[in-house]
Amino acid sequence: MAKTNKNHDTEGQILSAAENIFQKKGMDGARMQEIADEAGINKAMLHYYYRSKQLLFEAVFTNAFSLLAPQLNKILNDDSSIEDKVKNFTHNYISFISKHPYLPNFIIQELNRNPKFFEKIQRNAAFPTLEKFKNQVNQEVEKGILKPINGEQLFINIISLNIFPFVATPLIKGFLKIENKAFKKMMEERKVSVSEFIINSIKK
Amino acid sequence: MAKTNKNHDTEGQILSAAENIFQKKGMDGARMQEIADEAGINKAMLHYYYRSKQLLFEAVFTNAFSLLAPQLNKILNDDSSIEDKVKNFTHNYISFISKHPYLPNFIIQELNRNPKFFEKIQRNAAFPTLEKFKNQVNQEVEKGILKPINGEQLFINIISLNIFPFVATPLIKGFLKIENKAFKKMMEERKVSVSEFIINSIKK
DNA sequence: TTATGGTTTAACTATTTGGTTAACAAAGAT
DNA sequence: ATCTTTGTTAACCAAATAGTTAAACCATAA
Repeated sequence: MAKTNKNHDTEGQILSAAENIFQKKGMDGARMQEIADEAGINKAMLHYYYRSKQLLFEAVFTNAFSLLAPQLNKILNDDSSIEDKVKNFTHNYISFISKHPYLPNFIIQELNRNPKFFEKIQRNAAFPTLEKFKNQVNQEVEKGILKPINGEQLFINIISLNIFPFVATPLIKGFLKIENKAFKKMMEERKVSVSEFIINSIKK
Repeated sequence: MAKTNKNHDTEGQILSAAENIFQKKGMDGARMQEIADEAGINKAMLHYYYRSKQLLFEAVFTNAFSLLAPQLNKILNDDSSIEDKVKNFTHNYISFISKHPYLPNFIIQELNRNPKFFEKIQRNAAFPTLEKFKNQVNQEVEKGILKPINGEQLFINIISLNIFPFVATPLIKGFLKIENKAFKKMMEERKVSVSEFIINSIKK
């Protein structure tokens, strides 16, 4: 029995508006009324479909995380060499985030506010694991392809170089005294320069 | 005329309590009453000394920024080689942040919430500039000490590698499945491994 | 001693905000 | 047609919260 009655995907419109507002303002800064206005829908409907601010927020959060996890999973668990993984991830990730610039900061901020959220997400099927990546790094080090390096530290370095500029955008714009256009150009350059920077460092 | 009357540094106690609360919860998440409780001081005093939540927040924010700016200035404007700068900055910065773990996230978060804050801070005397650093990178590239690299991108890489793990601590703990103790150990290792990682990449 | 002026407190206010409710609308089932 | 279920709305409520106020407090100077 399909969800009929009137209802032009009200539930979806609410979620979409909630994504906009929550990702820009966070749980504490967001207002239910503002989300309702953004959706052009009566505020009571937010509670009708999602019960509470907390639950609506969690829907947005797990949704956001589900967008990012596959990106990571791909680099961590396919069969290409570390070098190719670094190249692909750097290129793909920066492309992806350029389209969703609020995403990384949103996730990091809300995870800081309530670290217990991680448990809820971890039950997600697509949750990334590091085992394969670590083993692969060790193997390539043994084979003499890579200089000796700890897989976990390399992982931290890769995500730091790729994610940080999008988390700290206003800070970087301020230090470099650049505006949006120049910033985007620099991020475009980073699709290549970051992987070069990493490969230069680890390849024997 | 010294500030006499009773007043056991009430103003300072308020600021200190406000730092704790604002840095953990942000402007939106913090409550004036909670700051008053943390300081053990009547809430009206917060307004007596700082007028409004906004102004108290700004006092905390500029204070926090003034702690970080000199660290950056040092690396950017002393006369040592790029290699030494990277080594010193990495070591000193990670040591410093380990003692103030909420600081980077606080600044980044609030700068995202209100990018205009940067203007207020920029008038600060100790505000870091990149000119000298960029020139120095160019010179060392010309001399053949460093591989060709853009100074601004190198700067982004350095601060990304150093700051990101402290901004995204819960995320990294989650991915690596580690707790506080192991995390601290990894950050301790990074005092050396990050500068090695960078030097390996850029040195000819 | 007492007048002065900065400091402190408890009680209060106005507004914001998450959440509820009761009445109403509309679509499908009977 | 009308009954039932689901969706929608405006008005409302209670709690939270930034900010105010008037009275009390207390150290100092005259």
